[in-house]
Amino acid sequence: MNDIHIAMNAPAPKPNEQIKTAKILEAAKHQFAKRGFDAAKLSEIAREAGVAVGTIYLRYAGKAELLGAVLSEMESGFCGAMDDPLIWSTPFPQRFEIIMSRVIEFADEEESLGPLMAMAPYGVFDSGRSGDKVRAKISAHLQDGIDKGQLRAELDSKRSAILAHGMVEAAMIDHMMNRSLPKQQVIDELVEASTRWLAKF
Amino acid sequence: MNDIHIAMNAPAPKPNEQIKTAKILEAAKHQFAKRGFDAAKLSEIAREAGVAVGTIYLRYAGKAELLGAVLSEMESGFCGAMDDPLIWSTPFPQRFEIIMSRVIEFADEEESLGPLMAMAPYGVFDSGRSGDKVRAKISAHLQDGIDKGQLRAELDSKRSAILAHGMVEAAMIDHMMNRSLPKQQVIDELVEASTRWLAKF
Amino acid sequence: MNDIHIAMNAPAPKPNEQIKTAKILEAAKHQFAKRGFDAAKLSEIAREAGVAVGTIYLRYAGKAELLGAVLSEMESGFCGAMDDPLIWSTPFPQRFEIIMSRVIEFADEEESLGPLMAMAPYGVFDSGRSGDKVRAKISAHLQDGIDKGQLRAELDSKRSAILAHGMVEAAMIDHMMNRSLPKQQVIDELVEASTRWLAKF
Amino acid sequence: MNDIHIAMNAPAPKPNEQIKTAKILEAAKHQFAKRGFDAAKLSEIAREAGVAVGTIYLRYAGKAELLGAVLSEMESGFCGAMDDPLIWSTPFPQRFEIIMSRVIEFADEEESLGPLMAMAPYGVFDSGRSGDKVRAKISAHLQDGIDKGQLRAELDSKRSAILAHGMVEAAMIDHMMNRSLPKQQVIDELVEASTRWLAKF
DNA sequence: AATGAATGAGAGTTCATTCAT
DNA sequence: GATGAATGAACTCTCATTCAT
Repeated sequence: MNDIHIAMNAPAPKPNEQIKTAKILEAAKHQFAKRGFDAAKLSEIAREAGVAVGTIYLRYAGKAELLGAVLSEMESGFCGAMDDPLIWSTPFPQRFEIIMSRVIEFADEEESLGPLMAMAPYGVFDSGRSGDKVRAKISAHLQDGIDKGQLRAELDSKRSAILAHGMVEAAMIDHMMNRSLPKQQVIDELVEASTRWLAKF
Repeated sequence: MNDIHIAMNAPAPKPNEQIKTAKILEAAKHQFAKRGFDAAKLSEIAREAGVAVGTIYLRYAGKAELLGAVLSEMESGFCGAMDDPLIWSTPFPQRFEIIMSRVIEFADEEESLGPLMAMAPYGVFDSGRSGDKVRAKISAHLQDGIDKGQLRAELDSKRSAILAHGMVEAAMIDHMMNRSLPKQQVIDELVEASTRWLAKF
Repeated sequence: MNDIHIAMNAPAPKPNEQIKTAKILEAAKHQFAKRGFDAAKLSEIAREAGVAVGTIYLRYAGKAELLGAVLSEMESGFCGAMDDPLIWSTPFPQRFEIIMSRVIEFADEEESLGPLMAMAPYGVFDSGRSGDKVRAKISAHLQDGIDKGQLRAELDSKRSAILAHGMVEAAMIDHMMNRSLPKQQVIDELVEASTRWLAKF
Repeated sequence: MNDIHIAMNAPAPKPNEQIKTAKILEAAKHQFAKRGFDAAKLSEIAREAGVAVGTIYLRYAGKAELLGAVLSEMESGFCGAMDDPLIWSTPFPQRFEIIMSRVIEFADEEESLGPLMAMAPYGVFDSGRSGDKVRAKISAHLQDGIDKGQLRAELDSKRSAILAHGMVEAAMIDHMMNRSLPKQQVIDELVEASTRWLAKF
């Protein structure tokens, strides 16, 4: 009875198929991050996801495509977080504060993020380096700040996004691997650097 | 006799052993950069170096140690370039100009650099992430600037080196992979960002 | 009701079940001939037949049994063609002419025949090499000719059937794969060889 | 001492490398014949040959190439046997007697022959169906007989070789699988059929 | 010191077969 | 009866590492 009640109120009982897909992606993310692309074993990913190896192949053409799906999902999650209306409505340089907080927050929750981001740019994929979506999102925010007169007019938003992405990524990786500084200090550092570099005065 | 005669006339008769080591490192650098750590084959490295596979094992304990040697050599080369007295005697922010020029120059000559730098931080080694030597060198320059009152006194040279390293690396990778901007503009970008962020006023 | 009505008007209302069986056999013949036993995939056969993989298993215990059914059906078809009363009533050596025409005709219509015949003798089945039914039919015709005094009395019809089968099969395979000679010439060759070898004078 | 003596008189002490190659070919022939191409396992071939799997790959690019080598060697052996000057100097139809004896002899020694010959025509190879060399050799003998006026002038040696090859192969396969007739009788059958079909009068 | 043939563990991938729906 | 997602055993092939020469 209770079960039925819950089931009826539940958002829409995920079909078994989607649950498995999610579990596979989760396990893949974990293993790729833990071992690296080559050292990660499909058999281990399958075991961790609670499915058979063959089941992975029903969804992805191979190991590389699986990594692609993982990276894509991760980027989407991150870019989604950057689309919060709250962020867009906050003026620079305060917006830096929010963005950097979210970034470090994300890094804290997703301990897999760093290794995966670093894994992305080379090799496996021909079509578009991973991180492109993230850089595009950063670029959009910067352009918004330029247009609104909150960031320096002479900036090239696309180029600055590349550098900023590198700077933030370095901070994330250091944070995830060393935890040498309290979260807030890392954020402060990034905000101050960004503000001095990018903001008007 | 004949051999000796030739040897005596030669400029500085590198023992055959050292020549082979150099060739192995060169080939390893090329292959690791081209294929990535796992996809690089020792047999191919040996072929390119003109030695037998077994010869590599006379010098390095295995594949991982070979990569370690490659990275170490590359870092040493880069750090050496940062030790030019000319650099140390130039005041900030002009020193940024020289450093960034050298960096981009290095990236141009060593097309293997980017992939290798990205390869370094994770996995293979327990003992110290690669890039540490580079970051230490950057940190030393920053501290020098701080001490001389040319950079902002409140900066933490070690932390700033991390962020700066990430920013510069991003620029290098983009430059090596896309060449979307003339070399000088890339340098200018980096100099301007560094100056605004780090220099006094 | 509606279904029944339609069914009653249909020419000879093959139950849906039999139609599917026929489609499966057809698809299996095609795929086995095209790819060979091992390379043929049940999933592809199912797709081509327009059924689900599981449906095949409702009719055949497995892949091997499916091949058995295909071969058996093919042999039956061929043997049936050899039972035309017209053939039995024609005296040798004219009967060779008709038989060889039918054989080559069959090879033309059933391009799958050759590969399948060659696939049959080894491996898959313990129970009786494929081709046995065909050889038995040839043997019966030869014995008929011997009994009627049209073929050499000292022949062993069973043994001769083996050799004749090999000879004809070679001609069929060559015809199907090379088409190096017009159909009629292939027939003439076979007729002449058979006549000289088997017929009286 | 003795060893040295033997070694010096020996035809040329097969290098270890060639011995292994021979063992691999032998094992491959056995396994391919026993199981068929697909069911034969490289691991089993390696085990039987007393080498590691990787060793096979030092010599052949893959399973298909290994089969190719086996078939090629087998054909060469057979064709070599057909080049005995004794055969060429014997007139037809006595030459049929010798040839058929050799063929059946070969089949007796090489129990792998039949399955392999049947395996050859389809699939694996694009370049020339296996058996072509054998058919070419038969054709050459037939042409020799025609030229010398011992076989019927109107014969097409190439076409007749195809049919004869099929006939003989059928006899071989039957012999190898059933042993239903003494060797000599099989030979006699083949000789008689060939003679009546191909010889003058 | 140098060689490179040999090794064999281990990976990705495939696909016949099953069974809950 | 029909389905097709799921299974997982078993394959071929690779390549770091070794060691007799």
